Parts: sequence; C-alpha cells; structure tokens
Amino acid sequence: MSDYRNSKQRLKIIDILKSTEIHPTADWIYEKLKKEFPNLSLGTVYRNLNILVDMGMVDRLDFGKTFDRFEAKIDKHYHFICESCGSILDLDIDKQFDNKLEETVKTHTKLKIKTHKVQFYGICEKCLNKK
Amino acid sequence: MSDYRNSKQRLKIIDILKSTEIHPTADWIYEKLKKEFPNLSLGTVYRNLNILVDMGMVDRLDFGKTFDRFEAKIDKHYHFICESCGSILDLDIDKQFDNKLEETVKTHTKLKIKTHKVQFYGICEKCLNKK
DNA sequence: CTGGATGCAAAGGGTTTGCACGTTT
DNA sequence: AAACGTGCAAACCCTTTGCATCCAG
Repeated sequence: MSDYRNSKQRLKIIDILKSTEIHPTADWIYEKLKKEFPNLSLGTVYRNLNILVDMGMVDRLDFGKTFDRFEAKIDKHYHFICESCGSILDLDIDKQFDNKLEETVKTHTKLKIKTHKVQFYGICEKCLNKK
Repeated sequence: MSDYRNSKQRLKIIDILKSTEIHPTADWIYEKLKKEFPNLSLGTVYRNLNILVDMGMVDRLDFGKTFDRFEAKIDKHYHFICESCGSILDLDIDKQFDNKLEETVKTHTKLKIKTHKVQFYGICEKCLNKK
C-alpha cells in the first residue's frame, strides 16, 4: 500500500463529508468543492474518495458489486456475499428477525417502513476450506 | 403500465433464474440463453429482466441507486432510503441487533461473518407530511 | 529530488435506448 | 391490424485511467 500525502482537495473532501448528513454522490462533492478549486476535476474527487475509503475514513454505500444480479423471487430472505470468491448465498433466517428489526425502527422513528434488506459479508465455507 | 405478452426469451429467462442458485448477472443469463437463441442480444436480456422485476417475478440485488454515495465513517449503522425523494437517513439501532443478527447466522451456518449491512426502504417523514 | 496528486480528456464497463423488423394477440 | 418484443448498434452514465505537470515531504 502506498503512502498518502496530504492534499488540500482531499482534506476538504473529508470536511465536506463530515459537515453533511445527506450521503453525497461524488458529483455533489465535486460541485461543492469546485467553488474553492475552480480547476477541480471529477476524477480527482473519485480518486480521493477511493483513497479515503481505503484509509477507512469514509464509507461507500453500495452492495459491494460491479453489476446487478438477479434471482427468481420466492420469498424474502437475506444474502451473504463471500469476499473471497464473490458468490452470493441465500440465508433463511427466522422470520422473527424481520419483524423485530422493522418494529424497532418503527417505534423509534416516524418513518414508514415498507421493507428492508440485509447483507452479510465474510468468507463462505468453500473458501474457508481452501486455506 | 403496459400489458406484457409472452415471449419465448422471457419465459426462458425465468426458467434459468429458477434453476440456479448463483444469483446470475445479466451477462451470465445472456451466455446461457444464447445457446438456444443464437441471435439473442444482451439488450433483450436487460429489457426482460427489467420487465420481470416490474412484474414482481424477479428480484434485483442492488442498493436501489444509480451511483455511489459516500459518508464520513463514524460508526456502524443502518440506513433508510426514502422511495419517494431518494434521501438516505442514518439509523441508530440498538447494538444488540447487530450481534443477534450475526450470531444467528453463525450458529446456523458454517460461514465466517465479518460484517453486515441493513437498508430499510419506505417513506421518510418529510414526504409523509407532504401528502 | 522523488513519488504521490492533479487536471484534462479519453477510455471503460454495465445498462439503456432508437429504429426497423418480427411476433403475439 | 395493433402493439409489444427482438436484434443490432449507438448512446448513456458513472467511474476509472493515461499522461504531462504540479506539489508535498
């Protein structure tokens, strides 16, 4: 892993992210940062966001994949994504968890919850046995 | 919403999805279906997958967004995505749920769980008040 | 000085779409 | 016949990358 130097742009990106609650897109950050660095390029924003994620200072909100995956719908269930081989497994967790999770949110917020998704990340059995 | 007719390609896509557990990508389906329809185009696969998702027969595994979003990392938490305005809110659920969820999976499978993510979907307070 | 960081623009990669033709109802 | 579906290819859109230049350590 390389050493990261300080850069005004990167420090400001952290500032921006810390100062907002809207979970911005790269482009939103770019537009905001451009006021201070008129020559800023979107590529720089993306590069720095990746570095910050790598440093563990920023979280990327995604599914951990590069393209969509599909499945024939049978019932609601959770997914496990293997960080080693990328495979996705269905998990059948007791339905009580479904309800408990949504109930908890409903009693603590004023949101109308329609559904929820859960993904677990780790190493699948196959990959564990390979080592 | 338009009426959907039957198409051999679409019916076969459902068959393929029902016959596998690997949560395929569009391209994987395309390669498989191409053996039966040599002139098949990837666009057709994508179109049909979108139709099937629209019909509720297929689930798309994604985060429900078109581009990445970022946030300064503070601690682990769940997210709520408003299906009306697209905003993302942080949820602070009692940590006991974190542990219970992962423990449940650990005791029922041989997977090594490292972390998990949860997204709730619904309507946020602002949008609820607008109606 | 040395190697990371930037701006610019082009390239990438997955997904969508316009159009003319084919197919279902 | 009317409207949806298909194949093909181009267009899209977000993200990454090559390169010459700039700048931090």
